Amino acid sequence: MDYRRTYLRDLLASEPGVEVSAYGWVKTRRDSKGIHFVQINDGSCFADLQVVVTEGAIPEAAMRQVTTGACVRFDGKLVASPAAGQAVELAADGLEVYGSADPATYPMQKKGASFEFLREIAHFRARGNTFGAVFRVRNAASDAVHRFFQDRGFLYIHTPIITASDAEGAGAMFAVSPNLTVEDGKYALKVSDPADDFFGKPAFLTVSGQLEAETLALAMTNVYTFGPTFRAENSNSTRHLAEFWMIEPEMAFCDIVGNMNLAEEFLKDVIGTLLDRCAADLEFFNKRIEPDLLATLGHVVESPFERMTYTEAIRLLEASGEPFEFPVFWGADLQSEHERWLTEKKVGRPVILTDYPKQIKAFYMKQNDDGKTVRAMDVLAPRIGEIIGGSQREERLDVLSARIREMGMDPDHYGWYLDLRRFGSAPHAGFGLGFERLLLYVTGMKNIRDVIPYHRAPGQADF
RNA sequence: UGCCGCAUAGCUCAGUCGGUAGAGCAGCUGACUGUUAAUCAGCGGGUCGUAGGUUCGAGUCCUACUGCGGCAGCCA
Repeated sequence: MDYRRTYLRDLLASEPGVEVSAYGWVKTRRDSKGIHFVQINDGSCFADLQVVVTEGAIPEAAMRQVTTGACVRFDGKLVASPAAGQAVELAADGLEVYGSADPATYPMQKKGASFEFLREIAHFRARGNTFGAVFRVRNAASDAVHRFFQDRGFLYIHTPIITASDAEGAGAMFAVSPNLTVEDGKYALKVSDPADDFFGKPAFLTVSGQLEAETLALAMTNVYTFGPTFRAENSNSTRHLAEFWMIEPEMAFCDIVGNMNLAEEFLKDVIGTLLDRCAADLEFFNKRIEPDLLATLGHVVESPFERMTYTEAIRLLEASGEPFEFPVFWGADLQSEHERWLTEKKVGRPVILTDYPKQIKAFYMKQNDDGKTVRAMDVLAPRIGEIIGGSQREERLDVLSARIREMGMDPDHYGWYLDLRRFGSAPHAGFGLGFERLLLYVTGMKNIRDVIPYHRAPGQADF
């Protein structure tokens, strides 16, 4: 057997008349007197191939093993289909059953199942319509991300997954070192001599590659990461994972406006690519998952994103007359209900908010001259809230050092990061984008656990 | 982590006022010459999440626990 065989996607696009072999897993079968219809799928496309077996073409004893879930190969001739529903079908005269599947106990059924149930049988759910489509879109989106950056001269870099950098403030971290103790949220080695520890210092799984990406940007101009990221918060929502994939571009000679431009261009490019490349899958999502999906995505690609400052957003929220549960005032972090009102009710498409109060943002963001705000930018999207968080970085050594001390952090822990501002500093900017949140947006799926093959969340590390 | 909700057949659910467990789908058997969520007829399928409690009697009421889900917080 050679991996270079033909995919069902290619068979379905072929002209009738050729002898072919079709490999796949049985989705469903229907029987009439003297004729069997079998639908098989190999994951290469949304559509199934209809295999037609007329009486006598294949021994009935063998056909008995052709049940939902079985893995098979049918040989025969590709013919024009006389019935509606498909252009071509396979008139089969040969069958190989690689793996049968007892219909009485195989958990996937011909009929739809709840996403909650499918999460319990995640090892099979990719064989169904919805998750096949999700994972094809996930693949195409990954490819689109790389193409977008590569086409623009960005270098793909790999930042460490194990890191000792623990104070970026992005979130709680998973400890890697076996010799750690925790006191008041601070980690310390419990061995008396650090040399007895593998790393000689507390080490964790990364919550962001940004700080390291900055060092590469200040050498190679435009770079990006696309890799796994870990957050240990006890967070239980439809928008959070303990292990997710994050995309982090970082650009030298770029300010917050350039950063916003890139973020908008990026989202439009990736979504546009998916509309083109995954049309059948997105049509399915539009039909079964999120009714206005295609219209919304088309609108996003064609219209400029709304841009406003945090201060303007606060004014709009204050003037909205909405009975918000959480109070709106300058200096407050925006709550989900506020983001939702802005993106869904006020604007109706993605919104980029900038210039947040420095108190609610990270230490590395560039301070504005007003002394109160920083050049942060968040892209908020209808349905899912924050999809991108980024900023222009503080490139001035004195300002950054002062800010680190002001926030009670130890400048000694940021030696190499401050060195960047000490030697050859440059204006630079970047952002982080949660890949699964992007997938939620483009597929219309509601739970982030359903856009990754095997999700990790508090209490959930199955498979 | 907090609040709310749910847990009954393989799946999705109903189960009235506390009185011996139901449906649809799936599966199985059969019928039908082209189906495509096929259709039609029949059959099998249950420790009602776990442990206590109230009661003559608990799927149903009470308590705890476990699991799952939604929302919120946290965040990308």
